Amino acid sequence: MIDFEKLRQLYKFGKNLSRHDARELFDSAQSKTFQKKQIIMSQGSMKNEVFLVKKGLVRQYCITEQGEDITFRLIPENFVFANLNLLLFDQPSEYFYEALETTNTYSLNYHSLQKILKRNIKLQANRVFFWQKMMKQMHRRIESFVLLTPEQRYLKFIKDHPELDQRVPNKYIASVLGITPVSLSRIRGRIAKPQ
Amino acid sequence: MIDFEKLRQLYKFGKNLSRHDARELFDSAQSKTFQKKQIIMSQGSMKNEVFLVKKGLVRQYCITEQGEDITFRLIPENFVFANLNLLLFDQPSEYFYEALETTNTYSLNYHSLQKILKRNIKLQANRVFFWQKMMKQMHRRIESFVLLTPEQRYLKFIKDHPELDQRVPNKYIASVLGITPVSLSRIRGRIAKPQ
DNA sequence: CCTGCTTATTATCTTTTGTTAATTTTTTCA
DNA sequence: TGAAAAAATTAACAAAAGATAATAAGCAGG
Repeated sequence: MIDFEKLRQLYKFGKNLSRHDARELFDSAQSKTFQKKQIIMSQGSMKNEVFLVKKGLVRQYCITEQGEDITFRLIPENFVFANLNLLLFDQPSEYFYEALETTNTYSLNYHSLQKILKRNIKLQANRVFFWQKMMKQMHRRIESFVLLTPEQRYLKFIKDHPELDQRVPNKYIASVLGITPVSLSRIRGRIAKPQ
Repeated sequence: MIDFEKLRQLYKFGKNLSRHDARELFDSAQSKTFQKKQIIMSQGSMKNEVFLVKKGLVRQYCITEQGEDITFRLIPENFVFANLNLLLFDQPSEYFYEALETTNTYSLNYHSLQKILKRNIKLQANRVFFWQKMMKQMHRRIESFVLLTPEQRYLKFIKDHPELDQRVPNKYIASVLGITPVSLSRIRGRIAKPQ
């Protein structure tokens, strides 16, 4: 079922959480599978679930006022996503979450999660670790926009996520990098033959 | 001395913290003043202080491998800064923090802060609120890079920080927006006379 | 108030990106 | 498998950005 070892490594369960405690957490989780192209959460949704992608790939996107489809983030295996706007500020989701592949998730109701956290003090450290990890990710991403050119950002992307480059339509990657699909195509061309 | 009301508003002290509790927190704070151009923290620093800018302006920057000076963030009055890399991951600062003006701060040792937080349960909520606020800021900034053009980012900047546009050298603002000073100068020209 | 230093603007040129559209390639699914 | 749809590439042009350098403006210290 759940690959505890992998999760412990990723979320430092090994440090702070016994196998038993981890089981308590995951026993209350629901397994949900979404078909390709299925919308998991919509813009405006008040769904207070926290999802862990066990297999597959999720795309977080929004539709701008001009009607453009902008991909904000790609969420691969072992990454977590949730309607942060709801969890943090009790407001509806600003984004759509769509399965790009048949996607298997484990999800927890946030309130249930809170209750478990209160009962199990050891989990508190994991909670902090989770937010810290998320902030680090966000910080690195801002850094890439401030410090790097679009081409360097793409090189960093394929370095950080070599598997995603193949699995994700280019137009979504372009959007994540803040450029157009046409521009990404040219960058790919330049990299292929540096001449 | 400290404008409690403003701080309560900004950090939701009114919600979670009595005037008395706030006083406990701030009584343990040290007041420090830095002269213009003075470095408050250096790259590599292990200083575990949390600073609140009471008056003045701080510039967070780094020197890249190519020797470029890149401004990552500007920290005006009533904003907080700290070596997050140390607080979160126990690692030295990646950034310099420099006073752009004569800057008056209140600072707390993070460990002292932790102790106070443990003793005063009401403050815990504020702590969470602080991280949430920081994440929201980071998210909005990523969004601006993904969704907006450099010109739109600058327009958003002067809308969000009208006072900073006058106080901060343009080259630093350009850096924060991820563009060159020359490019920012042209954008300013375009905006001035839309013809 | 003047001098020197820093910053901002402007100019020139090259490179890159955006935009739109045509063409090729890939994917989908009947 | 084969037709239709979607995505990627390429092309052509306009707009914007980077780089470098020259000039102008602003500021700091004596």
